Amino acid sequence: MNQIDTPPRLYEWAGRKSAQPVDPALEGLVRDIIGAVADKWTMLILETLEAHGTMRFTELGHKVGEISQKMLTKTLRRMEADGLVTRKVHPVVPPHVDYTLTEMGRGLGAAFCSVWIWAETHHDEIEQARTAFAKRQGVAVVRT
Amino acid sequence: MNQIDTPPRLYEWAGRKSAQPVDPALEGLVRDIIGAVADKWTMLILETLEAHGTMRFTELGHKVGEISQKMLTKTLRRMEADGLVTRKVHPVVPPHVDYTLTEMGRGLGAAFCSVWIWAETHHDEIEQARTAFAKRQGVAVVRT
DNA sequence: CTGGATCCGGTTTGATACTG
DNA sequence: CAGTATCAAACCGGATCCAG
Repeated sequence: MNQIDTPPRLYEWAGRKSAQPVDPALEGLVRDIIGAVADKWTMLILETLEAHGTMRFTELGHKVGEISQKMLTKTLRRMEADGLVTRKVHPVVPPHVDYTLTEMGRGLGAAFCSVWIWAETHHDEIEQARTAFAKRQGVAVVRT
Repeated sequence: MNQIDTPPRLYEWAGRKSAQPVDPALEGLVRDIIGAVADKWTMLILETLEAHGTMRFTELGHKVGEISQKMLTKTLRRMEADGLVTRKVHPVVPPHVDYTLTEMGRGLGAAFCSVWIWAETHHDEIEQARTAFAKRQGVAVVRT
């Protein structure tokens, strides 16, 4: 391991490494996992599956809320690939597919739990902060 | 503007509400907060600021890693609006702006901590799951 | 009929160039 | 140094279409 500092991108903005001897492989992998998991739909689906247990595709979509089929499919695929959910297809007519959290998926759900609690605890403080920020900026109607 | 819904056919996919009497305002707000916070860059910036304390814009960009200026700016703005960081501008000739986590921001960082631990704990299991999934899928679905 | 794959249009992100 | 401006690329949502 010598001089692996080869800049992956030529532009000088990011990609600078700190001088810390962190294992780059593990670092990158953990970062990648965070990138895959720190996603709105992933969290929402995880939460829904945790709350209701095994669910079918359409039912899951309804319970999650405003999610498109495409994102539901895509997110579930990635979660399946990462070992967070198992996908079971019953070869019947009409099709029946159900999704269940794996042990690891439940673990992630538990880990995210504190974030949900944080959100519920601080929601009004966040709203105040948003209002104050909007006022400070003059015109920034962040209404969704 | 009445009656114009269902133009060809209001598609029945999402937007269904569960019959549960959950406070819709709070529900939507918490969901919105999760949507804002469950973001790759938000988590990464949060982690970096938590680890290194108050930092300047460029330094933060370097430490976070492969992030573009635009996303760094944008994410920091939203975090500021949500009250997660404070942005302090020193009116000096080379501009000097530094970012610091607020109390609430540190709270969110602590909440995310368990997710980082989860990622570090299960990284090899995830890798295995990914490999297994790729092998399972990769061979079968090769089409034209 | 359910699950999901595909095409199209709008939005978001990324990479570069430029400014105070 | 700390951003904006700008254009291309990737992504997301919605609708349609398809397979079992």
